[in-house]
Amino acid sequence: MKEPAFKRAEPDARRQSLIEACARVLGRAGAAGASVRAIAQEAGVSPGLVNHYFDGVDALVAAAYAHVDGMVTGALDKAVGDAGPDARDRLDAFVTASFAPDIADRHLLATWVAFWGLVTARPDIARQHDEQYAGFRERLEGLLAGCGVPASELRRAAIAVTALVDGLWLELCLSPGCFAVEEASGIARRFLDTIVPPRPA
Amino acid sequence: MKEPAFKRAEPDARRQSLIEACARVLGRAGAAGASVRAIAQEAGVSPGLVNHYFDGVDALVAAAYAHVDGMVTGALDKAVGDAGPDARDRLDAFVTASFAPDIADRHLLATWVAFWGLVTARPDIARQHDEQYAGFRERLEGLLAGCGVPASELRRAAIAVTALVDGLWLELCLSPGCFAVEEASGIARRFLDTIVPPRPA
DNA sequence: CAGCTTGTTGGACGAACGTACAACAAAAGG
DNA sequence: CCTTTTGTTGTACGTTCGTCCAACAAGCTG
Repeated sequence: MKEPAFKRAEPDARRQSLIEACARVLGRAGAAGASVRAIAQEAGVSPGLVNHYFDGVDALVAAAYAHVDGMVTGALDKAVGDAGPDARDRLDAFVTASFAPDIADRHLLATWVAFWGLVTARPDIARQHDEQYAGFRERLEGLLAGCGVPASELRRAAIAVTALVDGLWLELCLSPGCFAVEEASGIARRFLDTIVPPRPA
Repeated sequence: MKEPAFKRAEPDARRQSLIEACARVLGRAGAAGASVRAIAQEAGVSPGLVNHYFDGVDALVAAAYAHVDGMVTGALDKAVGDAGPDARDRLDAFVTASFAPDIADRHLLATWVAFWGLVTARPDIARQHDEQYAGFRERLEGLLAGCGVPASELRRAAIAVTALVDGLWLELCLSPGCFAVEEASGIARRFLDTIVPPRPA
């Protein structure tokens, strides 16, 4: 008749639930409100568990960033997969999906910003950023290569497109009323036209 | 014979010194280390003064953001002024100056990130961002118009260039080793070539 | 059912935080 | 030189933070 006071969970599942709770708190209250206690309460567990699974809040924020980055990557890959076989269509789908409402979202940005705030002071987190940023460009380089961008320009093109998409995405999150999602997509597509050779008739 | 225990200052001067101290602390320790006490110590005053001049740390961070934004704007304007009379030269100077080592600096980014972290949760700060972002685009629109960009495309062009510059600037701060300042300038200039009509021979 | 493992709890602890305020002293005015 | 003004100090207060750990209990094993 007695309800169990708590339920045990697979370590990975519990870790995951803490990561998601952290992302939610960051989205709601920002980095200032992301305390051990607030995150634990959001996850419905006791405060002690956070330190049991992570070495402090910073590590949890880093994990949340990796998780959100993985989610975004998954969404972009799905968009590319749904776009069909044409290389340019796939490239367009990749950049357009970056501005979808659930990606260019202020609450998601909060996790990014909290993570960026750690890059300045923590070398290990700076390295993590380098890696995930490189991963994003690498993915983009593949799509650009499929569109016929010559290998010698691939690196520069990927840096440029990433910067434009990131910049549009950032302002879309920070000032949602300034310009529309469609404008962002249009700007990005037009930029791609100047980089990618025209498709054969 | 007795040294004065402290010196009075003009309210504006004191405010300014607190703002600069705040920016330094943010650059050194990030948003997490920007406490009232740390900022006061950095400015060489007692903790009570911070609350005497600002309504909490958030307001001080917002003021620091406005101050840094003003400094950047000043540096860009100076670069434009030094560029000579040719409109395209002035535009190039504007974007190139955005990547100068003292502008694309990790310590400056820290102030930006701290400010962005407040945008999510505080509507008044979101409004401040809207205004300063609009100011930046307006400045850019003027330069683009001088280069012959038609008025109908001015808005879109300014959003696009701002996004590209911001994106390059952001990654230059976060991952300084990934690409060089000259690459960023080159990418931006090449992008401008696709937006600005070619200059008359 | 008993015993063991270990995920989980919840509170204690010291440190650091933001805030408020009475006292102080520097500078200005008479 | 005395008075007034007010920028500045320093501290005290209550709160919240991160950390730690002994005790507890859920779920597996035998």
